[in-house]
Amino acid sequence: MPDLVFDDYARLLKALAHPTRLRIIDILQREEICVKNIGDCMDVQQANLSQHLSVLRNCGIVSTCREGNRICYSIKDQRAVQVLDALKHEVADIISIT
Amino acid sequence: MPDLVFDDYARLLKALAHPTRLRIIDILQREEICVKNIGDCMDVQQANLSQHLSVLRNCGIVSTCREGNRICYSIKDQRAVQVLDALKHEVADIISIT
DNA sequence: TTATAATATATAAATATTCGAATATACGAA
DNA sequence: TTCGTATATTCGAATATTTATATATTATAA
Repeated sequence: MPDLVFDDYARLLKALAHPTRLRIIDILQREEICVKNIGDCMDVQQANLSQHLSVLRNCGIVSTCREGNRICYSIKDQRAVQVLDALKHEVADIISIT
Repeated sequence: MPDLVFDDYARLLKALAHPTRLRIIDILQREEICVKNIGDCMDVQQANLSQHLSVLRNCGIVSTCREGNRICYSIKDQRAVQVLDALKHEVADIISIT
């Protein structure tokens, strides 16, 4: 595996590695939705939410489309969803029977 | 989904979100291996490698066992491997036929 | 046109991450 | 014990991330 690949993977994970941004992915995974509605789902200030959305946008994880007054966000790089799914898997505890 | 879950997910992703650490996971996924041999696989200084290993250890992603002189590392939280697998998936380009 | 709602951006302070250099620890061999 | 090899830790400087505050932009409504 060439170095560059891991650089890319790390960039993507870094963009995802924040509770607020993971929550955004979790919401977008279910439905395309505008910023206002995302904000209603969680306890974050408007500017801060916008900042987190821009991290996801700049990394190519989400894309946007304007609908009149509003901006709708949707997931563009499905790997983000797959990463979140992987995280949701139960951690198997290894039980040693003595 | 409660907040705490996303905090946890973010902690794990943050620990993974570095090219060197992802590369370590990629190696450990194939075989349990000691630090020296990990270092031989990549261009990183000893101290720095040790620092990255400690990030993975502190987050519970890997575990260690001593074998005489050497310390063997192995993967403890399989979600790390699953996250890496998710990253490896091709990004599907949406081609619009006009 | 002006006002208002939805969203984004700029700036700055606080905090966290990264990495190299130096040093410490643990083990086996002599 | 002393030496050499493998590994970890500490510290400090450089850099990046996070967040709040203030301000800007864009579209609709009045």
